[in-house]
This record gives sequence, C-alpha cells and structure tokens, in this order.
Amino acid sequence: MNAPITLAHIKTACSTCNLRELCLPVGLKKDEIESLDELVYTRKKIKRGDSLFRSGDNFQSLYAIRTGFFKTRVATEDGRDQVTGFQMAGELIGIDGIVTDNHNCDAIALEDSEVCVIPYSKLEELSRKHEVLQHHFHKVMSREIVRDHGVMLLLGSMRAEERLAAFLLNLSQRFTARGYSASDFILRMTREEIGSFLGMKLETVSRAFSRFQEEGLISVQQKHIRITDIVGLKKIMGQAGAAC
Amino acid sequence: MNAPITLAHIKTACSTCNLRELCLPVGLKKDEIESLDELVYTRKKIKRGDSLFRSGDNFQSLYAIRTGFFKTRVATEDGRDQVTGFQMAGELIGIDGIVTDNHNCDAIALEDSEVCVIPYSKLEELSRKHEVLQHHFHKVMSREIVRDHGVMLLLGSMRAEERLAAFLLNLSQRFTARGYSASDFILRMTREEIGSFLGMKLETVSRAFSRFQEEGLISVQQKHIRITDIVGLKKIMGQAGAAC
DNA sequence: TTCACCTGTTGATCCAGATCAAATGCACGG
DNA sequence: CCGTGCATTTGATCTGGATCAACAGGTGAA
Repeated sequence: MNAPITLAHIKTACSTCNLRELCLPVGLKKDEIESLDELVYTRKKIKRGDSLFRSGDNFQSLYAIRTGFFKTRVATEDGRDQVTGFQMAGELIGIDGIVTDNHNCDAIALEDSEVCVIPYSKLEELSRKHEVLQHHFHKVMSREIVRDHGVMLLLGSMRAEERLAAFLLNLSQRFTARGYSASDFILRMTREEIGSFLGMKLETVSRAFSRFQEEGLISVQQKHIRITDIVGLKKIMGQAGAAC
Repeated sequence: MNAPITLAHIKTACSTCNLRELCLPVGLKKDEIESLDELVYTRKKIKRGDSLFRSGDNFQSLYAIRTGFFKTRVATEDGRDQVTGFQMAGELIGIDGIVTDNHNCDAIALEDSEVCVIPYSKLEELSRKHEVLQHHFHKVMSREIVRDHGVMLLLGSMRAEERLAAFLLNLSQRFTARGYSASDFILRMTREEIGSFLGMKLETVSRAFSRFQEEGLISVQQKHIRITDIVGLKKIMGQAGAAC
C-alpha cells in the first residue's frame, strides 16, 4: 500500500479488480497489470435491455464485462436474428468491430451490467510494448474463433437435446470458473434467446427442459436451473466434446 | 530492380507475390512488405487429401495459402465432424492454434496446394514493430470472427436452399476477388463436404442443386457450376445478408 | 481399355422439430 | 395490491430434411 488510494483509482484499476484472473490481465506481471490501469480509465453501466453497441456503430473500444450478463446477436434486414453468444463477467466483447471499424453485431445487456471501456487504439499501442499482453490478446481472439467453431459443430451436427445439454454444461463450467455453483444457477436469458443461440424454437427448448427434468437430469423452475445429474447430461451430449 | 534477384528470393518474397493484395501484406507500405520477406522464408506443398495440420498438433506457425484449396474441420471422438470453412489463395489458416499452443482443427488440402509458412513468434515480434502489420493481423482475426458469426446465422436460422444459395454466392464473390469468373467455377469439395459445412446431408445438397437447376438459377455438371441467375439466387437467400 | 470404386442423383418413406393453438404462471408498473 | 402483458408449458398436427435404397456417371489405376 505505498500508492495513495483514491476513489477514482479504485474505481477503474485492473490491478485491484477481482476479475483479473479471468480478464485481460491474465498472466501479466504486476507492473504490466499496472500499465493496464492507464488503459482502462472508464467504466460504463448498461441497464438491462439496453445495448452496449449496435451493428453499424462506429468501433472505438473493446469492453470487458465487470458485472452482468450480455448477449450478442447478428440480424438480417428481414427480421431474422441469431444470438451468437452469451457473455459474462471477465469476458471481452466488441472484437467484431476491428475488421471494418464498425460493429457487426448488437450487444445487449440481459441484466444491469457494468463494463470497463478499453480504447482499442491504446490497447494496440500498449500491446506493442508488452509482449505478454500482446500474446494474451491474441489468445483471446483465437479462443473466440475456437469457441465459434464449437458452436458451428453444435449447430451443424447435434440434435436438439444434445445442444441443450452442451449449453447447460458450458454455462455450468463458466459459472464454476467464476466461483459460483456449478449445479445451481439462474438463467439470464429467455427460452427464445436460448433457442436462437442453439438454432431451435423456444417450444423445443422448453420441451427439452421438461424431458431432462422427467429424466432426473435437472430440476427447472422457470429460470432457476439445478443440475442433478451432470454425468447424465454429459452422456446426452454424446462425445460431442468441444462445443461452446 | 536494384536488388539482385536470386531464385530463393523469388521463391518466398511477399513483395513479389501476386497475392499481396489479398494476403497479409494488404495495406502495408513497400518497406514494410519487404520486412515481411524476412518473416516468410519457407513454403510447403501439400498434396490433395493430405493435412497441413491436425487437431492436437503443436502450434508453431500460421499458413498463408499461396495456391490451392483447403477445408478445415472439427471432429468429435464419436466420429461426427463439422467442416468449419473452405479456404482459398490469400487466406490465412492456423489461427485456432494460438489459444492453446495446439491446433484445434484439421486443415486438409482439397487439391494440391502450396502455403507460405509464417512462424508465429516472428509474426508477433514483427507486429510489435510495425503497427500497420499489427492492425492488419488483428483485422484478419476479427474478420474470421465476423465470418463465423455469419455461418452461425446460416446454420441457426436459414433453410436448406437458403444456405446453399448463400454458399454459392459467397464462393462466387471470393472467386471474383481473385480475378476468376463470378459465375463459372469448379467446386473443389464433394457434396458431403458442402453438406457438412452447411449442416445438411449430401442428398439434400444434391437435391437443392437439382432444384436450382430446374429453376434456371444455375447449371450443374458434377463439380462444374455456372450461375445463370445471380439475382434469383440472392432472392432465394432472402435478405439473410452477411453470411459466410 | 476395362474394372472397381467413389461421387452424385433420384425416389420412397420416416421422424425430429417446427408450427399452430391454448392455458397458465409470473413479474412488474402503477 | 392488482391487473396487464410477456414468458413458459403443453398438446395436436404438419413438414422439411433425414434416412434408406437403388442406380448411374466419372475417374483413376493397372
């Protein structure tokens, strides 16, 4: 505690953030994390239902989720849309904007949320100086690509129940990584949003939940899910491995 | 022509490659491209049917396709697999390996091909020095993510004929960018591979081709496709926009 | 050239999941 | 606290694409 602690400092410092093991600072040394503190100097609160950015918006920054829950989606002119992912604390969104300088999807808060604003040009600048940061950022992008390939596998070759099982197991694993229960959680998204992500209709999602419950794999009370037989769920998913 | 031209130099120089408008050197200034020449010092030939890398292989390099055609696929232990993309000249493959230091998919040549080997650590090193290269590399990764989201949209919300129409239009557009005919090309992949990519069975692919032909949208002779009504194809695809 | 095999086409039937429909439950604003 | 409107569940029926099957056309090796 040799530096004077100001409120503003606490408010934005990566070095004191309890998500630093999940977020951009992963693997960085103490002094490198401190240099991140100069990068991330703004936070932004997003109310449930509001968007952090929309397709077509000018791209300036990436966002690290500090608290809350988002969905990203791509839409077509004729009203169809596809949820491309659900993001939670410690995850980075906005990378889609780099290629065209405009965002290519919508990011919408599924609950009141707060993000750290990471000015992209500063991130590039800083990652030219710190190779650990550079490499970690590349990993984040690579991970997103690998994740997307898993989703393609899911959408292209799994059946409805396999998809839902894979989805639940993926959520479970991500909650675990954040110190929450692996078997007991609240879904932040509707059946329709789950269906959009998994390429099926909301009725099919609901029926699959009911079937899982009948089979004793989970217990469902609206958005509250309790996994009671994780092995059984994994069996449902087959060996489909990677997914999500 | 002030530098002596050696065979080895011609063999690997980005600065003399006729793909430099499509490949990694895009947007780089002359001297920056020349610094790429020191990066890309090896080429590798891959015979049709052979793999460039496989899931689990140690990751060392990215590959820029110089000639030929590849597919990438992810597989599950139980034998299912999913083609995640088809790559042609000027495109970069291998990015999936960055996150774990191991490749996460298979890359298989669909015809005799040649790639430029780009040692990844050198690329990171070089992109710390050249911000244009750094930014361009980030764009390549971002583009891949946006492309993947388009494929998710396709897999999650389009019907069989829409998918195939989107696929043909995407190929057409990529061939155009390479100076080939937009309306007349040879498919390098089988119906089964197309089906795997588009999340449908080979019979469905074949039937959709036949239907398109009946409707006068394309003419099909085995792997030879001629698009005769590009507007009609776009209409089939609906406004599904982005895809691929 | 010929054979064998791989790739593609087409037909018949089936079924997982979509669609249509209705009832119920829950959350939230006033 | 109540009422309204959205979210969810469940049932009945329909259908696009899968599956099963047979055959034809091409291609490559010897």
